[in-house]
Amino acid sequence: MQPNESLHLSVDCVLFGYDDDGLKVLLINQKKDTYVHENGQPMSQLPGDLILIEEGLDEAAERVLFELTQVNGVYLKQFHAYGDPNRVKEHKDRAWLRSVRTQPDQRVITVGYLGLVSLHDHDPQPASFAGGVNWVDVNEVGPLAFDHNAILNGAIEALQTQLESHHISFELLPKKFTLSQLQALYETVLDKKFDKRNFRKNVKKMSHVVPLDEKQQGVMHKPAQLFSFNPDQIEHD
Amino acid sequence: MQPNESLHLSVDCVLFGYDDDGLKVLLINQKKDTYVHENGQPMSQLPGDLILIEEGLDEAAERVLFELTQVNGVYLKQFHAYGDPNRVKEHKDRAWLRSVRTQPDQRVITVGYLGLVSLHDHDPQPASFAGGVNWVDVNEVGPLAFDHNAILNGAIEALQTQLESHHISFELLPKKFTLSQLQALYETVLDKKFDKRNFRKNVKKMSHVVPLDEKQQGVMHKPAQLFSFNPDQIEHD
DNA sequence: GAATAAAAGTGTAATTTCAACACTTAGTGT
DNA sequence: ACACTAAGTGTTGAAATTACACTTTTATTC
Repeated sequence: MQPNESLHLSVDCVLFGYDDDGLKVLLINQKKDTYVHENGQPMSQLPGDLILIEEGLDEAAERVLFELTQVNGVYLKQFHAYGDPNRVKEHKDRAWLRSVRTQPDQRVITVGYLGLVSLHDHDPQPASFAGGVNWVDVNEVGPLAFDHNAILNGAIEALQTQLESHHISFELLPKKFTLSQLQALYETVLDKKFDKRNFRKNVKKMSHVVPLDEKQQGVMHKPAQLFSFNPDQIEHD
Repeated sequence: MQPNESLHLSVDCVLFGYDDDGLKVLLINQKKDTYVHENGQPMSQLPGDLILIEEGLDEAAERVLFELTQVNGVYLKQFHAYGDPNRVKEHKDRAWLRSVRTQPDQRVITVGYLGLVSLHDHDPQPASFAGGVNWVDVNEVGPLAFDHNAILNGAIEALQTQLESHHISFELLPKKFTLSQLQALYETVLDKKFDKRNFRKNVKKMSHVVPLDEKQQGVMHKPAQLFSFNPDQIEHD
């Protein structure tokens, strides 16, 4: 029972991307064929990395995110720390850890970050230095490395709670969006249907959602009014 | 820019205690007279400690809390991680750190825990191995060591948000309580007045608040009905 | 250029929730 | 029995929420 002479701290980013076909999460696969499921499928994981010795937590999360997606300046907030002493000691993860870490037996505590991007506007170009990098529909995520499924679930819960209270929906939408898109986003994230007319009544009350002098173009139906949001009026807390 | 070869991880507990004269937080003073404010007053801090190498985060928080208060089994939840690289590098904290730590220059990341105790029922007996241990009214807390004022503020915010959504009020009240006590608790924590009749209407809707066959005794006025809560019906999430 | 297809956009009535407000009751102490 | 103190209790108007269906605007097809 020594105090922690040497343990490692990492950040793991749960980066959600949204577009018209749903809510995705960014996962990476390792190239190493030592890191596979029993059926030979490559093991996926959340993008994460050890923090540098002089680096703050938020800073580390930004760096990791930038290294993997070239995306800068997105919404990124800590949501939970995961510190089970055995979280990186499962058999399935050992071989890979031994192949990439200088101290594979080291305990690692990780801080989970929730990130949000619109897949409409900036299409993040995942730097694939690691192996494959994929956007996976949140409902189709299989078993992940380490405790990453638990971290992902934590992030989904955090996203659901924060969506309404923290005005973060706009991080997931294009700069100009229609009210139907906004509604679809709410329905996807909260897994719940809304009444169109009532939904729009509520939006009218939100002073940070502003109508533009512009309409949708090239659609085979009545073009929708475009909206934008006024960043000045958003309270992120 | 090396990965974190050796950094330290601690937990800091913001333990709130409640009784009829308000909301208190548990603070410790150091004996060392090297650790004082400029006016000579002893520096106070939140109870916290480095985690042990084989110990989970929740486990560490429980241990620290037990070591300082002999209290077991209270509500204790992680609320935020603090990882500024300079959070333990301020001048005011250096002398003391040098006197108690083998590696005083080591970076320390800390995970903040929110704890709740009723000062009515179990009167925690602070083990004063450190120096003084005091319950301080949350409105009378002066400057604390490190970034502990920020951590305390984070905990107060977390408490306020969670009070209504997470059904945690009961952790702060005696096992048997009156509706006036419950209301006073809400008013203290949320810093906001409630209408007595409306408040009681709301409580009636809470299935986890159950009336007992028992009344207050020895009071100089109409004795209040006592209530208890049914732990089975509480969803902590 | 008339007909069709597809989603956008819009109002009202019924219900529920919320907010404001003041007097009576049950016990203790003198 | 009288005084004191906090407990306990209902009603009304305002506001918010829910449920619900038809018309409009564009692009495409014939």
